[in-house]
Amino acid sequence: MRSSKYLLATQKETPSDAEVVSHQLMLRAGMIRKLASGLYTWLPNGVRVLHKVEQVVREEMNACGSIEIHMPTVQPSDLWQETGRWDKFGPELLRFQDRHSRDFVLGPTHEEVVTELVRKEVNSYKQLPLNLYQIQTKFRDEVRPRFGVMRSREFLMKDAYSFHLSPECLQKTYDEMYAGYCRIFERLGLEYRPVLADTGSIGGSVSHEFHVLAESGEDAIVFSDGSDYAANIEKAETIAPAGERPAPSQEMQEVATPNAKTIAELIEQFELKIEQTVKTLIVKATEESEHQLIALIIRGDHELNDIKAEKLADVASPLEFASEEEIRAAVGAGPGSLGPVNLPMPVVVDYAAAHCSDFGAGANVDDKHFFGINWERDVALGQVADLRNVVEGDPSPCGSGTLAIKRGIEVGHIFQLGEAYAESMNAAVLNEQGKNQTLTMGCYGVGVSRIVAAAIEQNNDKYGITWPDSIAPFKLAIVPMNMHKSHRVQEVANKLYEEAKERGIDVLFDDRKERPGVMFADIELIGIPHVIVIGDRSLDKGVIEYKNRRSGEKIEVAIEDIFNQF
RNA sequence: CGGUGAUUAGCGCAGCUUGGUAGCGCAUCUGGUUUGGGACCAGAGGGUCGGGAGUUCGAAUCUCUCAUCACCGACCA
Repeated sequence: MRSSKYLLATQKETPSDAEVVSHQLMLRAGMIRKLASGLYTWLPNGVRVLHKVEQVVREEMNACGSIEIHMPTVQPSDLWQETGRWDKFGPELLRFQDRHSRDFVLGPTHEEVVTELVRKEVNSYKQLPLNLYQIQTKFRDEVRPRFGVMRSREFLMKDAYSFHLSPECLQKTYDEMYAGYCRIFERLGLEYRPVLADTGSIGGSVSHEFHVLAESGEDAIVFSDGSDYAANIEKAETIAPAGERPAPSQEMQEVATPNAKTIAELIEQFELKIEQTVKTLIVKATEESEHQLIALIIRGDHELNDIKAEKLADVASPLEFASEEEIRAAVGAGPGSLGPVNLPMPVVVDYAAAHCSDFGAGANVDDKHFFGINWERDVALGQVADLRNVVEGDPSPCGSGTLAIKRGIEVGHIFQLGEAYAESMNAAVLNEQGKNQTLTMGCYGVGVSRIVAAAIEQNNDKYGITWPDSIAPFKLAIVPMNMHKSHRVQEVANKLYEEAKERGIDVLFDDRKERPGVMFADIELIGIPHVIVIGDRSLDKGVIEYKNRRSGEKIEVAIEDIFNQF
């Protein structure tokens, strides 16, 4: 490609609304432009990278025995009614009507459509297992799109779905896909980790996420230093503290605390360690429950894990906090003065909070706290459960090592779905005994457009992007110095450009009539990994210059040796 | 959905307090000079100041309203 015939679209200035480095560089390097909130046009530099990521994913999916198909983005609502997700999915699901007033959705995922396909096309156990994938645009009406294509509303995703008659068969495919995912991220040159994950609204039992490690990641992931254990913080379990709860040493007393509405204010004003306080969070109960509200109690220095909380039998899912009015109506005090003692509702206590003695908490009377509270003596303990996020230094739930926390960008997610979708959609085949048997499913996603952003988060420097060869928009740049003045430079540059094309190398020939500084800056910004510089200065010595973008290494080589350099 | 802030040339911004026919930098175009790290000189084009309504002799500027965008929070395969 000649840059004079190309849309380079680079920018010198960083747009003010781009926060993370990948977003800034994608705009500056002429990869994307925003059309509207969460919607991006991919420019030539971006499309080239996107296609390369796509191609790696496609090759590895094919190697896993998955077969490519292509399903519509627009999906009829009745399929979503069948699985119940028409009601369960929130406003994230974009719904609209066609000219006949029939309901449709813009597909955020394709379980319904693929199951509809398979229930019609597959009738016999002899056709199984079957693994289908597509690389396709998805739409999710995100509440808050941000960070460019990292969390956009429209995005490109590879999604695969496998169909089986037994959990063992599903497990086998799941393991193959797991290995295939590892190969994908290795080939893409990313530093990544597979971690145990929650299955979320997709449902199912076993699930792993693949995370690219980056400071800007939106997920917290947890590692053990004593084993391979790694999990999303949503999923990572805490274990009950070892040993007996310390015996009470204080009497419970009521204390006036007019200026302490938060734990932070409480420990600042009184002689109290944060580990000796508890927070009381009031959430709504399920409609079936005999109570309207439930109290969740965690230690003052801990954070509630929403996912763990909403898995409790009586807690409404999605988790919903009670409003201040509801709390006042039930307790008679505001949210700043709540505690387990004399609380007129069921209480679920986190393991760590249940292990506290002589602790402080609200008295359920405005501006009053109790100090020196002890479970069983002063208040019944009730149900004890895992309610909190793990923190750095917690013992690993696998039994060996302690936990560390890092940030990650979720770029892949695999699930064992089981029979849920197949059952609600009546997807079954005849088994060897000639009996109808419901299918067991797995599903496997890769965020293709998100990978592009994630790769930049891991591969950049002060000059721009430092692509790994596997996904760079161009592998090679030819940068001539003052070509329009020097016939010799022009001749060599053209010859090398033609040779690169013959060799099948993705090459960008910067034939613009620009000053050298401009060309160098653009080539570095868009991150082309290998650069040939041709100028009279080196031609006088019978050589040309090779530069490596990532290492910064510069060497002079004979013209005929140049293609051996990379 | 709540809080905060923004919207003036392609991009980044000033002007608004104190109303008087709209400016800077970058980018673009033309001519010239220059050419190994985002050059210089001269000139040019480009704006119904987010939309609507109001106050006023007169509104980018004051008031109301709507829209869009961003950040924080809530939310989220």
